[in-house]
Amino acid sequence: MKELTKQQSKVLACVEVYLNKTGFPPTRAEICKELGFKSPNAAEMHLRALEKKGYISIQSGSSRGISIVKSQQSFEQIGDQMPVIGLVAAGSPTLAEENIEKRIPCDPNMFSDTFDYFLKVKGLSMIEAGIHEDDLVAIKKTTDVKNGDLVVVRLEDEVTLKYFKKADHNLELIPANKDFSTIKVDLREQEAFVEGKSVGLIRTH
Amino acid sequence: MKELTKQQSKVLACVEVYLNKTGFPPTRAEICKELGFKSPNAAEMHLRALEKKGYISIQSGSSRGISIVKSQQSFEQIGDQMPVIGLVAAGSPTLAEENIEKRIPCDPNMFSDTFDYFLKVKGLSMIEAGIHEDDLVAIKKTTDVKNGDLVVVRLEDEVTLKYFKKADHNLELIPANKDFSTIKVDLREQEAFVEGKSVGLIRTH
DNA sequence: TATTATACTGTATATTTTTACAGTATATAA
DNA sequence: TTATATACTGTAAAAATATACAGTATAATA
Repeated sequence: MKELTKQQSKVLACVEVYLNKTGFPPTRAEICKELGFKSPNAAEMHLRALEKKGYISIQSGSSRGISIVKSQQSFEQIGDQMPVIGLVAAGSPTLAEENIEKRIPCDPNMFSDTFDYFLKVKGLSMIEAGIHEDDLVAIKKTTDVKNGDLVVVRLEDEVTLKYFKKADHNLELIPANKDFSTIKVDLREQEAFVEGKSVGLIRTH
Repeated sequence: MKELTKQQSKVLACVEVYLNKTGFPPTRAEICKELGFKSPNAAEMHLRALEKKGYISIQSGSSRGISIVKSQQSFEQIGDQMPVIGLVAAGSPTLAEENIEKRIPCDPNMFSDTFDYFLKVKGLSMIEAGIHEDDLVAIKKTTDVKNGDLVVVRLEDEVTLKYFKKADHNLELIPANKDFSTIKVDLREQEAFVEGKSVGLIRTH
């Protein structure tokens, strides 16, 4: 994503603030009024630059036809865009920007429980549970899990998706593939962090 | 807060859906297009009623100057609640109300292609493709399919989901389970209707 | 030094859009 | 039966708005 100039950032912020305040984007004239421009073409020129750099899209010929594509402050976007976590870089939080490979427009309430992100499945360890490589598993961030849940656990700074079983200090992370072994963790000697549990999955055909 | 009529609810939902999709509210003409009105004054009349009842506010004289004051949350929204088709009654259209067992809040754009409804998988005929019983397969209504697509076909008034293969007048509907047989149809003697193709699936855990 | 990019002002035209007025039809309430 | 509310169609005018063209000034880059 290309860098914005100082004025372009101001224009983008103006659009975002106006949209949050009113529920609809500003016109060129309104941007002028907010930023002290005397000419609507000043606004038009900046908007075109923002469009070119991928921060907004413009529905040509439509009044107020400005959509925020990339906000410069947070990931707050119009409608729910759930992050898809691919490879998790060592030492980084799961939802760090660098781990998000894309976003998918969908409703966090589409499964029986709400969820926070998708985790992209790598490998075949869960295939006998009908979870294939590249499936996107919907994860709800929680540590409140029980035996039998499909959970996301961070172990030695690696993130893994397995069935959860815990008795006293013994944690077992159980795959669903007879060719894989259960991971056994003695919590007296090793740390493991439950980051969330699965509430569903999606797969593109 | 006053009760809305059925049409007023539809108009409000239309505004909300449009706003979520595009980032800006619709014009009167766009509301007409979505809801099948022929006159912009129909939209205007409903918007004024919604304003009067406190659901929206209108910035007079501004294009798209509609702000949502009170969202209707439990109301069915256009485009956001995808129907789940369970058993299809003989002789009825797939999307007949009687075949819809529930609706799921989700974005029709969450897969690589948009889709129209979910079809609930019955049986194990596709399990080797990772499609399990009770999975919800996202179906795009189309007859434009090619060999290898996973399609919904109506055959002798039964709806089935299989891989598609056609050569001349020979249609093969191929399962993904070695315990099931390919269905072969001679289109000179028997009718089969392609209703749609799969673009993805979801599964609740 | 020349060229390009950025950041405007100014103006104008075409199109979009709002909104008002007039009408019909149906349903509901008094 | 009458009045009111709801739900439109149809039309039109005024205002809003996008966007293109022409120009100037300054900064950055080659």
